[in-house]
Parts: sequence; C-alpha cells; structure tokens
Amino acid sequence: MSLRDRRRAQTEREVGEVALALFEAHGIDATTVDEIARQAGISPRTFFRYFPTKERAALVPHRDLEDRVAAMVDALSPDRPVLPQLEEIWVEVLTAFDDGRSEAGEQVLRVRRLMRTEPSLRLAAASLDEERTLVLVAHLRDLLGDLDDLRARVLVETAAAAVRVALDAWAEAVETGGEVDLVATYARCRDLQHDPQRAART
Amino acid sequence: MSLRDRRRAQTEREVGEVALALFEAHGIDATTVDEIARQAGISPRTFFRYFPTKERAALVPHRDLEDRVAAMVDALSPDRPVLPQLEEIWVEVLTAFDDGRSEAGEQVLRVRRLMRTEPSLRLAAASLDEERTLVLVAHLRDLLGDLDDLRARVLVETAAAAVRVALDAWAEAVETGGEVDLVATYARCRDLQHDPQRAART
DNA sequence: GTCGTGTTGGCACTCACTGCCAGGATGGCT
DNA sequence: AGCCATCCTGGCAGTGAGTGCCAACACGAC
Repeated sequence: MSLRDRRRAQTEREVGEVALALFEAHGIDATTVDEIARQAGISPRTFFRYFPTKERAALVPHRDLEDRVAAMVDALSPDRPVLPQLEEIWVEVLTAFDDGRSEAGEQVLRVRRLMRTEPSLRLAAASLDEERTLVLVAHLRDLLGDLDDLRARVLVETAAAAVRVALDAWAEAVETGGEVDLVATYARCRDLQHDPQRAART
Repeated sequence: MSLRDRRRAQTEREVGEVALALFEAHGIDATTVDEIARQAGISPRTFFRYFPTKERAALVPHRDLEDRVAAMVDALSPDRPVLPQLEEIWVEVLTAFDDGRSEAGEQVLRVRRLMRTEPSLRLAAASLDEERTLVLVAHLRDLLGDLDDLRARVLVETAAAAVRVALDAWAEAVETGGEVDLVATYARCRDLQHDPQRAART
C-alpha cells in the first residue's frame, strides 16, 4: 500500500467522521455537502472525488465491515457446504464488531442507529450492500464451478438478509435501552431462517 | 373507490408507461422529468405530485405486484406455520404475473429487464420493497402476537430475498435467450434456501 | 533540477425536487 | 340551475446534489 493510498484512506476516514457527526447532529437533509467539506477542510469538489454521494461518507465504517467479509471469502472451501461457511464468516466478523467494545464496532453502531431515522442512509447502505453482494456472488460462482449461478445468489442473499435483520435489531435494542448481544441476535436470525418452528419456541 | 381515485390511478398508469418507454429508449440518466411530463401531457410540477422520484414512475407495475401480495396477507392464519403460507402467497402472485402471458406480467418483465442495466432503478425498487416489507412485518407482528418481532422480520426478509433472486434470474434468462418459468425459478430458490445440499443436486 | 502523473479547487452548468400561490376543475348541496 | 368547499393543476423561484473542464499544484522517478 503506497503512501498516496494511505493518505487517501486517512482523509476518507476524517471526512467520513465529520459527515457522520454532522448527520447525527442536524439530520442528513439539513446537512449540505458544502458544510461537510468546510468542516473537513476540503473543497466540495474534492468531496465528490472521495464519495459518490453525500450519504456514502457516513458509510465508511460499514464499508470496513464488508471489506473484512470480502477478505475472508477467499478462504472458502468448495468441499464443505457453503452456507455454513458463509455464516461462520459473518459470525467472526460480527464478533469483531460487537457492541461498542471496539472502535470499529462503535462506529458501525452509530451508523446503524442513524439509519433508523434516515431513509436516505438506509438506501445508500442498501446500494453499498448490493455492490458487495455482486462481488461475493461472482466469487462463489468461481468457487462452485460456474454451473449454478442461482445457488450462489440465493445463498449470499439469504445470509445477507439475516445479517441485515440482526444489525437492525441490534441498533433498535441499543436505542430502546437494552444492551443486546449482536452475535447472539445474528445466531437467532439464522436459526429462524433454517427452522422457524423450533427456533420460535426458544 | 371514487371517481377521482380512478382518474388518478389512470394518469398514474399513463405517466408511468411514458416514463418506462423513455427509460427503455434512452436510458434513465438521459431522460429528464421535463421530457416525461411533456410527453405525458402534464406539467413537471404535477409529475412530482404523482411520483416522489423520477424512477418511481417506472415502478407502477412493480407496485401492482406488491399490492397484490399485501391484499393476500390478510388471509394469513396464525395457526399454521407462517413461512409456508408466505411462500404460497408469492407462488400465487408470481403465477399471475408469469411470463408475458398477462399484461401485468409483461410490464413487470420490462421493468426487471431495465433494472439490469440501471442501478438507479434497482435502488428505487429496493426502496419500494422496503416500504412494503415494513407493512408486511407490522401485519405479521399483529398476527403472531407482538412478542416476536425478530421472527416476523426474518421471515419476511427471507421470503423477499428468494423472490428478488427469482425475478432477477427470470429477467436475465429472458434477456439471454431462454424462456424461463418464473414460478419454477422461484420454487427452486426457495428450495435452495431450505436445503441447499439437496436442492443443489437436482 | 525536471518531467510525467495524480490530486486539488474553482467555475459553470444541469437537473431533481420543493414551497408557495393563484387559477381552474369537480363533486355535493339546495 | 347556481353556489361553495375541496381538491388538482401549473408556473415561478429557489435549493442543493452531482459533473465536466481547466488551471494550479504536489509528488515520486530519473
């Protein structure tokens, strides 16, 4: 990673933090790109060289999370069932981001809480998710042999759905008082997918 | 349904059709709201009284599809397992929209094909989906007793994921030549979710 | 030093989308 | 029929996101 790349990543983080703070303080609609850029010490024009939309600036932590997943899919084995392996990856990543115990986890939590009141941010996150999903699907297809594209898509989308619900529930629980274990919530979502009857009784 | 409502629905349909045709012809980015409004015989200001965004105009057929689902969830029974009932609803709705055999199905197909090359349209569809998902979840929560909110969300999202993948695969298959049975594709997606190992072998 | 490459900031522009207001159509009423 | 309340429409002016272009600038390699 070159010096230039590291500098870029650094400003990305700084601008993202400024944007997130402003969004939290005044709401997304009331925050202009000009204001973000001013507080971050860059020009509005440069802002759009770092982020394609205003909302994406707040999603830096979220992107980090998905980067970590992307880094782990290389280790997938074609010999064992894929879905459990995918789920295992998510468990590991979510464990690393759990609660506010880690810096990264704290940030993701801020983003997810903000999402609860900001539809445009949810949209932006969905858009980011979709990009990552495509990459993951392509990777899985290579791994499984190109034959079953449909299978790859279903697996990735299904796993992603469980994660999404778990993250939502997590943010909501934190908001409404109770501390909740993100990993446990995810495990529960996964069980509900695979055997709704049994999981519902627990 | 009053006369005013019917008129409104009618213009909605007309404007939507104009928008869809223009999007297909020149791409979404190259199509301005002014142009859509001009061809539809309304003012741009009025356009935004019918649709909150440019893209939403193309999603009228898609909304119809989801309306039909919403109409059927009232008949859900709390006594039988919920997921199979949900899946049954989707099968019925998708059957009604299959191929280009019905007018409505033809329109949905056009939209889904357009989506393949237009990220902004995919986004808009995701946004619409989310609204409907929320309503469905709320309904399910009432039905199941408020207790398990998480369960309702997981079920709805999981079922929706299968539908999304099936619609995508359908549009892609039509695009690349082969006629494909939408309902069969959906059934396959559903099986892949519930038992990936066995379904993959078929 | 200098040269090529990549980065920045300003400018001007397009266009989606919104609040406001004034006129016009509509449907219900007597 | 005539009248009134209500909704619908179109125009106007404004905001602000996002983009192409160009000129100035920083940099690493030689």
